Amino acid sequence: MDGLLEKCSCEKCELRSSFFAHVDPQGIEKICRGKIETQYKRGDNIIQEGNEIIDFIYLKSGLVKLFKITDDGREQIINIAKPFDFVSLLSIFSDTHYKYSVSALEDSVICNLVLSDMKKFAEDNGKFAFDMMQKMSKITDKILVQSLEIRRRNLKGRVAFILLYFANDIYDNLTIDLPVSRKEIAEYISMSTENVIRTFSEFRDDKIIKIYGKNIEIIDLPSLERISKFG
Amino acid sequence: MDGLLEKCSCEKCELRSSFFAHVDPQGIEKICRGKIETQYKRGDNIIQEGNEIIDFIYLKSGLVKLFKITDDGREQIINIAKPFDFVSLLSIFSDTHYKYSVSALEDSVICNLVLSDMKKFAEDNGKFAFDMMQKMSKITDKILVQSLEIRRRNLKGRVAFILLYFANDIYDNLTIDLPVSRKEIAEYISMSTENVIRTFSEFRDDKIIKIYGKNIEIIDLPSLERISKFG
DNA sequence: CGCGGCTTTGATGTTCATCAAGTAAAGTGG
DNA sequence: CCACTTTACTTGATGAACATCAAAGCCGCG
Repeated sequence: MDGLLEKCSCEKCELRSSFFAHVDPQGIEKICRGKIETQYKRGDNIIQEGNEIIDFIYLKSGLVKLFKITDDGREQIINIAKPFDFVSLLSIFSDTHYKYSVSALEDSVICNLVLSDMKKFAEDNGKFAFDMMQKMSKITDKILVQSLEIRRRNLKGRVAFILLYFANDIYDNLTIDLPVSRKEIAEYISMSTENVIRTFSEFRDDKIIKIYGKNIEIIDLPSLERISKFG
Repeated sequence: MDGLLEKCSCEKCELRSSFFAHVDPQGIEKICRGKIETQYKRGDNIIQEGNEIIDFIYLKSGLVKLFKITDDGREQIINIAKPFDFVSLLSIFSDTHYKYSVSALEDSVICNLVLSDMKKFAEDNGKFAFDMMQKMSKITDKILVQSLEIRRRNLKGRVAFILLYFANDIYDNLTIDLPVSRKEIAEYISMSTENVIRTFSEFRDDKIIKIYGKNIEIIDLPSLERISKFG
């Protein structure tokens, strides 16, 4: 479950140039010292919905999914996050408890910073707070827009949309090694597993994609984009 | 379209105690001087998707809707905002152009502040930036959760959900004077207008609500809540 | 008073979830 | 490493949910 704890080398951390651009070296040093890096294996739970928010967490490597458990006990996937898409940002400053869960889709490394330190830094340093706000705004905005996009599409449009999402946003490649099961895709786009599979098969028969298990190759991008746009 | 411009009395503005809690009187005074209040009539357009973001805008009185125009030319309603739910907050600090439109559902008063002033204040004053971030986070979080909630429900569940939203969040009353048409409700919950109306009629026949045109009275709250939860 | 948009209901066909049944793949314990 | 169990995947059949088309009444507004 919880992997080895160890200190990481913050010197080459990507956050330095973006997030901490306006924090002085001593500040970064202080945050860095309080930091814990944790290793997670594929499938491990990282954040549990309802738990208290005590750390400021970000993904250093790997891939994770954010999801909620609905009243009838099913999972609803909110987003898939790559490294440095801050996973604990959604409600971190406006809530005391997590409103969603996070688990690892691939082996992942999580960096835990001390939340109260971050809060203090934000309050003492407007530029830092502003940078953080911008980053936060960008991420939540992206997630919201995606949710709206999914909502207004029909089955085929949703499947096409999510394939393009993996190809463009997650892997930047027309060949995708799906990090999720068909069931999880269904949970992402709010459709039934069977119909996701059926749509995959249909796209395959129409020569839009090639399917080799979890590996999917987009061979007719224009068609897929048209379906995503207009169903 | 654009109403009378006039200076407002900032002394009793609600923002003073929440948003500007950590801005000194001189700062507030400065922001206040650069401010323009605008009157809008029901139906007026306030923000146009694609326009440049030049002001920091908030709703002082009235009711507005946030919406997007989809590729096939239809409206998709994102949220309905009450006074002091900041309408221009979604992408204001992470984008240069609006990604959605805003129009008035009731006669409304909008307060335009100078965006660059606000940015400067945020950068110079961490506590203010932090307060802003918190408020922003709360609002976008609420909108996102609502979108996810809508997405996972079926027709009846969505209609029940949106009625409860009006009753609880917008009017705080079991009797609602709908500020929107049936068509707009359909655009909000991503369903067809006819089926929204049909569901209204069904709820009426099942003695869950009473309908007098745009006035709706919830007479069986537990049933409506149950439908919202489990369809 | 007449026009256009909003509301309502019915009829029809499409889209979608669910059930069922079988195959493939992946994990588990001996 | 193999038998066993479980989970993931796939297709078909069926009925329920939903969009769309059509028609009529209503309402507000010029």
